[in-house]
Amino acid sequence: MPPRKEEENQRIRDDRREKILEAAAKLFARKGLAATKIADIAAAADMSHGLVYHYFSSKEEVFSTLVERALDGASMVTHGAHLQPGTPWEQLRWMTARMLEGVRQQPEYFQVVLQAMTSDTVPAELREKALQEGESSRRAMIQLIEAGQKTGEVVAGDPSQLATLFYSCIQGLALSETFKGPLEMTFPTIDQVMRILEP
Amino acid sequence: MPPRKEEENQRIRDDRREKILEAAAKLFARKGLAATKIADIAAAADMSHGLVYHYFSSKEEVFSTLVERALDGASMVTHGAHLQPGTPWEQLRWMTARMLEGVRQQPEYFQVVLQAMTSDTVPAELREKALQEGESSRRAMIQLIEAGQKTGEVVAGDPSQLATLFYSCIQGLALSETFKGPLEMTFPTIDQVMRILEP
DNA sequence: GTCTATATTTCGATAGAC
DNA sequence: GTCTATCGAAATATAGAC
Repeated sequence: MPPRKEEENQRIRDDRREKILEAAAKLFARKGLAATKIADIAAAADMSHGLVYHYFSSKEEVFSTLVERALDGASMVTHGAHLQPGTPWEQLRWMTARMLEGVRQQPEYFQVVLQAMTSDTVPAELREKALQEGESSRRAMIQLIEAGQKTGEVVAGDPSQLATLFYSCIQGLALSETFKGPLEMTFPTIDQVMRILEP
Repeated sequence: MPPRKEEENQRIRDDRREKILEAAAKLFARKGLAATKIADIAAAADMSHGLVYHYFSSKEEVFSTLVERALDGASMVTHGAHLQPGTPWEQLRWMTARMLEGVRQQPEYFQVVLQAMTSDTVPAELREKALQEGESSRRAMIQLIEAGQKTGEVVAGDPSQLATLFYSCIQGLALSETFKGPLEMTFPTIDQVMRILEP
């Protein structure tokens, strides 16, 4: 039987890891991978930079961990939409609702995934995974748009263009949320966003 | 009378500066200020890194020059909208058209301005200028929306929310254009974008 | 005007004390 | 588990030759 102390230590370790990840997410989203120094993360997480290396072997590993998490979340939304009951429009609305929730609760994750797609210091394998999730999500969206057009619930027009517009909105909103400090904005409603697709 | 050679040299200098700025804009937009090395810029501009320093005193100066340019362009659109003839809707449409042109022709500029608002290695004065242009543009947009709602040309709803949604779209589209390499997308039409504001 | 070689700084990463 | 001190690589910026 392990000594009583061990689980207490485990809890501390988990806490520390979370604190690092939380601080890093905000910084990565705002400043990018390269501009974020380990010292910044350590300061934001209120610990020495040496301790960060005790929990993660490198800055890239912190970043990768965040990307993996974000991709898992994104994947659930992408694949969940088709499984939802209801008409194509209702499925689209469900998907949009989940995305807007994500944008408001963890806007940093959107930025982090975006950076994962482009940064060259990120492992090629992970970048590939991010790009695939992006394509996958885009395809799902296009399918739903096409289905919705057949039922007359979605506005006519090239589904690819509509998908681009829609995703640009979502990504742009995540961006606005990430940087909402100085410019005071008010977040749009789901209905306002859905009007892009309304007939 | 100055020797004939001088104007030729001047032309070379201008060319070189332009080449550096053009290369830097693409790189800054894609990778960010910190992740873009002087060596990268030099390579993209097809010259030695020493020569870059001959034309600009630092990497930040290259960046600042681009931001100034972008802000000048943005300012013209912002202030030009109210001067356009026609109804509020027509003014909004003119503004949107200019922005979408900008997004397609120089998507990098949008990214560069965005980075200028947040990067801490950029002179505080310039960052302030970027933030002010952002606010200014936002106010102009809100005013046009309000005017349009009075004439019934614009959908009802909180103008601040609509402005956020609209700008998020524009910024998101600029982002899509900047990174349009791997994910093949098709650019939406102005009418599709304007539907956000249609009654 | 342009290049190569070098000095200087910064930052990621490690080692060792507590 | 946590910190401080330190190493070494990488990148900015400069100097001097062509």
